[in-house]
Amino acid sequence: MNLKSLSGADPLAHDETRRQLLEAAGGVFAEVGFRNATVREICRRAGANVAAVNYHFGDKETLYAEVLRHSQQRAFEKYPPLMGVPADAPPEEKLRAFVRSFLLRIFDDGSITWFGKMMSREMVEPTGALDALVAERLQPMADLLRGLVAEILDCSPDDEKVRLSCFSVVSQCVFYHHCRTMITRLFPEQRLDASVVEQLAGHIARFSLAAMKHLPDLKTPRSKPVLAARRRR
Amino acid sequence: MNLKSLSGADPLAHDETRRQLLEAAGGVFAEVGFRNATVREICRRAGANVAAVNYHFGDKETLYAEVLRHSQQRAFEKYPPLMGVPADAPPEEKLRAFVRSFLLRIFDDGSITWFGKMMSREMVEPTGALDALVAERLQPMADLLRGLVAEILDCSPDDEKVRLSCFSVVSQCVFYHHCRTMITRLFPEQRLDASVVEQLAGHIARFSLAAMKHLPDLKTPRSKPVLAARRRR
Amino acid sequence: MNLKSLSGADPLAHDETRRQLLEAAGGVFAEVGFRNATVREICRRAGANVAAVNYHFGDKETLYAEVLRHSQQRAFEKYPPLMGVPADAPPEEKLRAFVRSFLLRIFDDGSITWFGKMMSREMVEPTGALDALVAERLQPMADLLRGLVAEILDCSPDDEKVRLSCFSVVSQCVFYHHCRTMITRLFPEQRLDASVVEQLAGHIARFSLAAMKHLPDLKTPRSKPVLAARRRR
Amino acid sequence: MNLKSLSGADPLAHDETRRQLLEAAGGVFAEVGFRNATVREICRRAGANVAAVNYHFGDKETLYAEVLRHSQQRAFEKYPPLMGVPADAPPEEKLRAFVRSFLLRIFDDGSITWFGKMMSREMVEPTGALDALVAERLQPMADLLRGLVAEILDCSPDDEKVRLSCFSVVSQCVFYHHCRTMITRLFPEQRLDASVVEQLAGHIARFSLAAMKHLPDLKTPRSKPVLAARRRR
DNA sequence: AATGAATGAGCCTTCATTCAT
DNA sequence: GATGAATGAAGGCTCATTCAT
Repeated sequence: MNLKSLSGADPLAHDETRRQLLEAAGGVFAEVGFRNATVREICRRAGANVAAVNYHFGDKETLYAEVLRHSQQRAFEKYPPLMGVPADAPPEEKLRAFVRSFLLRIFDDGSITWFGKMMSREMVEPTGALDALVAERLQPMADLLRGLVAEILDCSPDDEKVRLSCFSVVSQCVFYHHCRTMITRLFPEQRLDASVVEQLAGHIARFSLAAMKHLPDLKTPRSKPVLAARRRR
Repeated sequence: MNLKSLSGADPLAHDETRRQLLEAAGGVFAEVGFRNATVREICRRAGANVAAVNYHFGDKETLYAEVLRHSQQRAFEKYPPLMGVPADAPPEEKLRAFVRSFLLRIFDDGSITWFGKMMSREMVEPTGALDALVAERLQPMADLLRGLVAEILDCSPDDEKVRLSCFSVVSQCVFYHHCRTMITRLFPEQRLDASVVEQLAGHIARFSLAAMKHLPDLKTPRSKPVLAARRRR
Repeated sequence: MNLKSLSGADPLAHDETRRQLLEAAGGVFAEVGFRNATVREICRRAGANVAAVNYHFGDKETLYAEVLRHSQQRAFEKYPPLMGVPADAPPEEKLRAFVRSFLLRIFDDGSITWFGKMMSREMVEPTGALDALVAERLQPMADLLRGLVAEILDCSPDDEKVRLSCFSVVSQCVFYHHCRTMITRLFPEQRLDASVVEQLAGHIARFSLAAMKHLPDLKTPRSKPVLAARRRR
Repeated sequence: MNLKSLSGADPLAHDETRRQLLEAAGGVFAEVGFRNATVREICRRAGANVAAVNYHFGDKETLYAEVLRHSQQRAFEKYPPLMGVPADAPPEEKLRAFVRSFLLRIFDDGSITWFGKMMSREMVEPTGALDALVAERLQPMADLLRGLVAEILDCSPDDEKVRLSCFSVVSQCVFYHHCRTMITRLFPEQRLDASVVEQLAGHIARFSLAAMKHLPDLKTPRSKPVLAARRRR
């Protein structure tokens, strides 16, 4: 560590600049998205030269992927999907933890929100960076949820009911960053910051559990005319 | 074909070009978003001149607003929020219709999907065009839903429970276009086209109604005290 | 032609700008080569905007190919390989014409010299544009020369002697643009402009014809010891 | 490997790095030319730091000049213009040696080819480095050739016939690196490596000697009147 | 003596917009 | 009324060079 003076420039400065670029890029990408973000603005915020991005990351796209990876890692380190709930806890409690951690990741103050915002954009306009993320982080999370829901509904994880209920649970969570804009316009009385996480998480968990506990048992869940006809039999 | 242009003005050709620009722009904006869309590509698809957009609409942004307004109008004409359910039908049936019309707007084959796709993008990156849309179309829809949910839950439309339940219902609907990308990656077995509307609408309505019918009655709906209480057991 | 006023901008202006860009680009590419040439400089010389190259040709590379094609065409239209020598003329006379036209192409005052200079650069650092040129123009020329030389040497066009003699003839021609720089440094008394074409062409034709008429007949054309042995005979 | 750098200066390491830079730069300059070569690539190949070029040579251009000087020296040490032919040998034999050494310098496997390739580029796009080279090495070579040719033609070295014949001889040699690209395209059957030196040298010497021995004696060697006159014969 | 992080000028390209016709 | 040639600002990226260490 003290040898650095022997070998020319300061490697710490290198990492520091790199970190500041990641930081600045996180903000810019979250605010305006990949395409709208300019390398110039990122470098300006990082207090670095226009060429810094290319020097440290090769190109804008690689920087983006790095930011996404970085913020995802921090988000899941700080708020793991089950939030420390013991392994033998009942599935209902695990589901509550799942929902809560999801919202905490969305509403966290600070650089972790980048993750949520960048993910929102990835949904609408996926970049190559999404695939790696899906494989290593999102797929396991989806499988976890599927297992919990199957247990609560007491049926196979491959049951259609399970899949659709997973969608119902997750949709209520992601709603708060996908539709933030719309919520504040249509329901100005709804606050949207870290202070409401428990309120929202509580509602989503209660709503979903109540639904799953009392979901009517359908034999043939498809299309109405058919339902009517078949029901008569 | 356009020899008429030789003999002075032709108001029909004028309107026709304008219509084709709207049509072409709808496709392009839905596919790649506002920023990524190029005026050149839109004009090319419309079979019009590069300058046509500026001539007919002033600038790219105005064209965008016009497309949004236009496609919204068509979407709600074809699929009104209550889908012709009689005014004296029970709120549960109205809710089913509401959800179904929502999904039909999303999954409609043809130019109406533009509306859904453009709305997805508006959520993430609102343009000025959103505000007019909210005032004239979305606010009434939100109020309608709020009323239905209040009736089902049997409490005041201003109750927090109502608001959060509205979010729960809507979130399950919008999920299918916001998260389309993610769904197809994580649940490849889930089809996502017009053929699944009844399946999804059925599930969302059942799920939401079951939830609302059995939502536990909380005095203190927020926060940890509740969790703490459970823990004591 | 008079209808143009009906359809907006002036198409003649389009072609004129295009022509000026070709003209300007010819000069710049010939002077400094493809890589060193800047689009800015080309546009500046053409009195056009920086974006003009991209507008008219798509990109720098296409412009380059176009310039090469254009100047090649002009060069061979003005100075065809046989220069109008009658088809039944003796091969010696045709060879003279061939050499003369080659040098005229090199030393022509004006935009045709671009061709020569650009070709010199292509030899050292070929771009993709070269292949098309070879196929459509240079290969026929090579075949023509091969035929002439075979006739003069009175043997098969596939004979090695023919091929090497072709090289000898052509090399003496191309020398004057490949090595112009060196010639003016080492032999400052040698003028190098259009006025010396006849002098040089005369020499090259005489030199080459004398050589071919008296080329010793070799059985085994390799390696010195053999030469030494032959000398003794 | 370089722990010595920890204990102060090491003049050997200094020279070694310098040598490796020259070596690496030779390869790069020969392959892609001065402009296309990047300092980074040269340093990478030399296993040295990005700043090494500037540190050891001041700038890229000086490095280039140094490489040219260096490779020229090696080329002429290994293949001197007369290749050890005795001073009293007949001029014809000296000419053969001259041609052969020229081709050997071009086709040598290894770092000597750099010289040829760099020279090709210098012809087309001379840098400042050329002048020094001309003065100290190329001028003497030109004078040597001029003397040989004058002797063979039996006239004054200042005679135009001598000068033009020098061009004829040299042009046939340089052809094989200037036009390598074109030769392989138009005459794919022609091999171009060290193994063909004797074949080519033999042809060039025979061709040129035959030509010079039988060059017609012209009184007025320029311009068409002569051609007309000849035609009358 | 030697390093490597950082720079800034400059390149090609894209695109919404303008304006004479 | 409508065109399309032309614009200029801006974007991503490259590269020789510098300078503190």
